[in-house]
Amino acid sequence: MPNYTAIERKWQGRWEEAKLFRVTEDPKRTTCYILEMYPYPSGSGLHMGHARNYCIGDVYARFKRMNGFNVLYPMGYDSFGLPAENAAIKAKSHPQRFTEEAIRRFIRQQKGLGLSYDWDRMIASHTPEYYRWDQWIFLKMLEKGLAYKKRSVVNWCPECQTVLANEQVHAGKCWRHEETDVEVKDLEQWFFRITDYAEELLDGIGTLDGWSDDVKTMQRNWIGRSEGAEISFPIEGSGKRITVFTTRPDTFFGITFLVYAPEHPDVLELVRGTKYETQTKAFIRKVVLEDRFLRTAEDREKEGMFIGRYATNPITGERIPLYIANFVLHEYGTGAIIAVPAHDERDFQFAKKYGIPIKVVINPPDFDLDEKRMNRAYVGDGAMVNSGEFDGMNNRDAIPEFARFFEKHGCGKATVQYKLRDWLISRQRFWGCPIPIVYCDACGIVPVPEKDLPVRLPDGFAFTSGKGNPLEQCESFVKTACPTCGRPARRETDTMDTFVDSSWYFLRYCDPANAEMPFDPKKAAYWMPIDTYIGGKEHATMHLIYFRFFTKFLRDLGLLRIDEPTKNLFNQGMLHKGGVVMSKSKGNVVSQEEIAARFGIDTARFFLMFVAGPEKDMEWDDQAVAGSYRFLNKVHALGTGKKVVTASRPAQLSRLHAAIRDVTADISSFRYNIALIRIMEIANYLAAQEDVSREALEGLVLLMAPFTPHLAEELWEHIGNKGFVSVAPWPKHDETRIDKALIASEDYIKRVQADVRSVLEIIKAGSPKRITLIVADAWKHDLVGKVRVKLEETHDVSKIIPAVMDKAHAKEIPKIVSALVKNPSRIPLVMLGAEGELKAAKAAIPSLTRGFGCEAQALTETVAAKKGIAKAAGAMPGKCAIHVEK
RNA sequence: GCGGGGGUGCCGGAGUGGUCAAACGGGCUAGGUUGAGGGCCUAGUGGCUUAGUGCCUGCGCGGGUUCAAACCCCGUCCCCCGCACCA
Repeated sequence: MPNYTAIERKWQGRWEEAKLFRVTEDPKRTTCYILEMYPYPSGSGLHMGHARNYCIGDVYARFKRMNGFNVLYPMGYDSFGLPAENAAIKAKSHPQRFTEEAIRRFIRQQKGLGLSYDWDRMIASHTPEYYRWDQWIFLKMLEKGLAYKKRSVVNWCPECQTVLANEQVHAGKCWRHEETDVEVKDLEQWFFRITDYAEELLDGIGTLDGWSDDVKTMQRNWIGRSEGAEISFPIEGSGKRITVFTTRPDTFFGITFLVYAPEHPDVLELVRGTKYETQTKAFIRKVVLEDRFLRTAEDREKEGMFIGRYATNPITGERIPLYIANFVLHEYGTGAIIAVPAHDERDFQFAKKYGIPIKVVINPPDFDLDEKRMNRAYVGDGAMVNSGEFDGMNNRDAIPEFARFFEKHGCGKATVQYKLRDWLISRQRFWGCPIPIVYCDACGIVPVPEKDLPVRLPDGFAFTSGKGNPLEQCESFVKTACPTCGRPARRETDTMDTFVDSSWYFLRYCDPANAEMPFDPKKAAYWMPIDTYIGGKEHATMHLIYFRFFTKFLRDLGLLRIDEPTKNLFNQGMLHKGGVVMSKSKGNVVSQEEIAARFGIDTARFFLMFVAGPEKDMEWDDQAVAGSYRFLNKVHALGTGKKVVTASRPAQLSRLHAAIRDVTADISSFRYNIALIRIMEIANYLAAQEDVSREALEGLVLLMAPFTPHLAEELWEHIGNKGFVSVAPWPKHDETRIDKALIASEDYIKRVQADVRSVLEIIKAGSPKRITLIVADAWKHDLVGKVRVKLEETHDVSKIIPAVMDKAHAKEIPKIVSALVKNPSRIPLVMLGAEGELKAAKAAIPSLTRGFGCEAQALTETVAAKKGIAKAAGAMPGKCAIHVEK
């Protein structure tokens, strides 16, 4: 077996030495920016699941590079984050140590995979050279009013010991800790005003043609735009008003109560000093603090209470009782709702439970509702009733009318609401980008001046305890001077969410060493947008929203000219083993080292790209890998052992060009598995030939180069080519060189050979003494008859077997077979085809008859070309007779 | 409940109106090669049938459109992923 380890080392070394994959801006060339989501460098290193993800991008990058594009294909590390910090706490060390060790290991492994990154552009977000620009962007956000600090109820993960953004809370659990319930704290925290971009983020989704529908749908739902109306009601005995948001202003006359979210600040004020105060406080505590996420489950029992106050309907003057309830959310809309039990299921359940009246204002088309007999809300459409001037209207038509109606009466207007909330970026952790803020007793909140950036994390600092944010314990960091007045002041000890780092890293790759700016706008204009972004779907409502937001912000800052970071998002599938996702925590990882040692890394690459389409989940199969290994061995033997001829081999080249055509299309559309099947077909075909034309062999090597680059380089060199196949031009297929008839005729020969086998099997059963076979490859069916006549003139033939696969002739076979069995003495088969093919078929005869205890003899004669048969067949005439004696 | 994806041979997976359902790989069976082999080569691998290139069946289930359906339409069951009282 070839020494794949040596081959890999040799070529990885040469690529590195030649800086083969380094790119620079070249205005004359078309760019192609291919990017995989940069990884968190975990201490456990890479396994086959990672390998698959990177290979998907690498194949594409190599393909595009060979196609002449100026390919930007970089790698970097999302190197701030909790695991390194936790490891440091445990070891009383510094997270930088763990992080940089992990990065070194990642790089070594990624190089070992043969990934064609431009390593000169590598970045790591924990370096001051990188995170100073996080801080710079933060200051710009602050300047534009998009970064702000506010006190609010926030999500707290007790495991991470820090707050989380809404996007990082999944079904009440921390995104990193499936088991950990997120708690609630009331804290003062930094936010980014992503909601300012809600409308644009939503509209922009329509332009993301190359994103999958489900990711787009998830983003739409996450942003959650709804149109409706805001209505406000004066509260009796108080100067205050209660303002609500509703998407169903048409149900206005059906309102029988109003509900506040329990944590709404007005609630306490309204009950202060009343007999409801104690009970209200207890209810709030229960709902808000104990029940924060449970309460939002759909099947949660609706609970609430009357708070002793009434509002007045500004139109009808009716008294409307005010409630608080667990199903009303403070964060959405105005934190208060109108309740129309007749036409909303939640309101209905609540009204039934607490004995609140129900008032119908919309009737279904076919009957009238009776409030006393309703057992659920009617949420459908219909004609308005009990609604004053709106009576008789269709409720849908009435919705826009109501907005005008409220405006006329000065109690409301049409508005739009979003579910998207501002992005909480503060984290109470050490290993993140420091927020560049100083607190001064005299000057208040003071931004660190740009010239003082970066605010560096302390280096020599050793963790002493696992309690709280370690940064708070570091006096040398905390104590500083106020940038404005120079008096002693304290630094902000919160660091930024690591999703801030990853929101713009793709821009830094365009200009990774820039010390003046986060990136040169000219360079970004050259490379951006990302042509193909590869990563998991799990970031649909996290990173994939944030990086769009940053792109738009940096555009508004004048640094970018694009509206979206990428129009093409490719979501790769997961690698499974034993039916579950391959991961260290599941204990089912297959290590890169193990596979590389057993089969070589090209085998791993090949297998990972071959088994399933890259977008699909696939199962790792230890046994099946061996199949890929066998194939690569075969190709290696083909490339190094087979006789190579310069002569044209039309059949080989026909197949090669067909393969080039298909493989090119398949790679372009990420159908790698199909591309590899085509490659296997052509390779297997060539391997079965006596010799192989140089052109065909080179073509095969070129087609394989993106998938198995080391093997391809080795063979490329062996054939006698200079330079690297990795940067050789991708082969262009030439349709005129694909001789379909020739390919078809070869395929027919194979089938004829199979037929001969079948016939011989039967002969064996019938024990003939002596037979003669003439093979008829009648791929021009109409020739069979002519040939038969022709042959009967000159030969002693008793039967022609038209050994073709088409149905019409196949029907004759049983008859012929019976004739053969009954009278096996002289059964002729005739074969027509190109001369070379006939030779091949003839050469195959001994092997075909082997094992039958027969002596085989092949006789060849030429059928009269002068009769025009050959011309009609588009092939050289010939016949092949087999004389078999037992 | 809503949204998205999917149900094809022993397995991983192709094929999305017809000329060929199961490409390609794995597994299994038989034969060959070999001193030997977890190597290589060849053939077979839905059912029926003495045999066949024949017949039947067949792409979750039930209907439908069509000369023609794994593929299009309707209904239904199951699996996976996301979102889930957002007024």
